[in-house]
Parts: sequence; C-alpha cells; structure tokens
Amino acid sequence: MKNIFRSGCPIASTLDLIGDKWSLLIIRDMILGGKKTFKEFSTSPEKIAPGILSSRLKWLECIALITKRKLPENQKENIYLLTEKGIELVPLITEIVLWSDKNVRALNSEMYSMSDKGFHADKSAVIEHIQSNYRELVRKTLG
Amino acid sequence: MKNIFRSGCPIASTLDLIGDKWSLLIIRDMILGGKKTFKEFSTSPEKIAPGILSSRLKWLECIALITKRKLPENQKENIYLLTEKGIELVPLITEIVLWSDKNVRALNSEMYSMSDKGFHADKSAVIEHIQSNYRELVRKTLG
DNA sequence: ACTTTTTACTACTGTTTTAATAGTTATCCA
DNA sequence: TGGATAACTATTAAAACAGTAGTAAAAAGT
Repeated sequence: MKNIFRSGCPIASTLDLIGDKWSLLIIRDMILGGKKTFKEFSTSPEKIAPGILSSRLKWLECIALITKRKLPENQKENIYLLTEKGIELVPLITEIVLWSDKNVRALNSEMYSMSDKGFHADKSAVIEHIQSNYRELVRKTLG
Repeated sequence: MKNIFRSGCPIASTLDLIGDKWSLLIIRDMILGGKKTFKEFSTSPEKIAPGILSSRLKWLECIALITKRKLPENQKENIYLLTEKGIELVPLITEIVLWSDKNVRALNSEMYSMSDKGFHADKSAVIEHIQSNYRELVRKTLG
C-alpha cells in the first residue's frame, strides 16, 4: 500500500479509499440488499465487470471495510460481510439517498424510491434500524 | 447529455453525477474554503490538473450544482458559486468528515482535524451554520 | 463414479478517463 | 504599453474501466 492519500483532508482521504465508481454500490448491495457473495454482487442492475468486482472486494478487504470467509458447510462460496467500520457508512449512505431523492430525480426519470427501506421516516431511527438489521444478518450468517 | 445513469438507484445516480475523484473536493473548497475562482481551486493541496478542473466545473454547471458568472468590476475572473442544490450537499459532506475522523485517521497519519469548521458540535447546528455562512458569502459576492 | 453445473474468479483486448505539463488568449495594472 | 495574471486549451502518456472469454475447484445431479 504505497501512498494512497492525496492530502491530509478527511474528505479527500475518504474519496481516496471509497471514492471510485463501484465501492459504495457494493456496500449498498450488502447493507440494503443483504448480498454476501460474488455472484450476488455480479447480478446487480449496474452490471459490474468481474475483474473490477474482484479488485474492489480485495481492496475493501484490505482497508478492513469488509471481511471474506468461507462457511464450513460450503467451501465453494466466499461470504463477504461488512465490518463495523463499513456498517458505520450507513449515515453517509442515508444522506446520499435523501439528497438524491430531492435533487437527482428530476434528471433521472427511471429513479426509484427507497421508501421501502424506511427512508423518509425519522432519520436517526432509520439509520439505527438499517444498522441493527445488518448486524442481525451477520449474526445469523455466522451462526 | 446521453444516458449518464447506470440504473434507477438513487445512490448509483448520485455517484454518476458527482462520484468522481474531484467534484466533491471542488465543492469542499467552495463551501469550507470560500473559494470562487479557477485559480483558487487550482491551488488546493491535492493539485487538480487544469484540464480536469475545467471539465469538472463545466459539468457541475451543466447539472446545476454551481453557477458561473463574471462580476461587473472584474472581467478577467470567473466567479463560481454553489446553487441551493449544491449547498444541500453539506449534510453529506458532514457525514463524510465524521466517518473519516473516526475510521480513516488510523490509515492516514497526515490527516488534519476539521474542528475549526465547527464539526463535532451538534450535527444539525453545524450543518445549518455552514450553509447560512455560505449563503452569506453568496450574498456578499453578488452585492 | 462420473458428468454437469455453479461459483469465483483470471486473462485479455479495446476504450475511456485521468495526469502532467506546455502553450494560448484576454484582461488588468503600473 | 509591457509585463503579470487568470482562465483556460492542447498534447501526450499513464492508468482505470468495460466486455467478453476462459479456467479451476467445489457441489449437485444421475
């Protein structure tokens, strides 16, 4: 890992870690879609290419936003799960959804709502709900 | 403007608009640094290349996050200002700063604090303060 | 047991985007 | 009026991304 950071700015540093076209969509699939495997990430509507998906998963694991493991009952599938560091991105994702709903919809007529995920209710309640939901998924997955 | 959106997802759509390496840093310079001109953006520590800066400014203007104008007393400088749509990115930027402070600092030893900008006080108060501050700058600039 | 399918990739090629620097035009200032 | 300043554009090289094909290992079917 040679100097990945452009500066000491917290915002620039975050972009240097997850400011690419795909990382946040993988995290979205995990946290809002409950996705856990390479196959599942591959089938998202944005159609990420396998080479890019592979490199992003390695990178996200490298910076400890996700973990990679196999479950004892299945040696074929790799299971990717968010770490706490990754789960703490929920407030950021929430703000993106809110801003997008208000300011991007006019540009993208195909845009769907995320009201089914509980957005547009009380903000901090929504965030905590999504986070505890995901933590429950992790617990269930690891048994 | 041919199909810029990969999908109907609000998160993907936001990334399709401002999910590159530089747009959010230009917006950061405007909102937290009070920067308004091409020259000022050029002198940020991350050293954006003029060609990229030029194309990003055009793009941000195209999607109505910023405006470009000349002031009557100076026909040389172009003045770039955030629109309301752009000012509404402050909550998102705030969450990035908070996440970064907590989760990126360990990876980037050069990272500086933004406590001088009022972060780490009450969140919604900070956001409103930054926003009204910027609106005041706009007012002062346009006279 | 053996064949097929599934999963998780890697490899390859072409295209697009980004980076770094040099150069151009118009305005301002002394 | 001549030099400095501001806002770019142009150019070339490097890196990232996109799309598709192919491979190895595990699992599932027969």
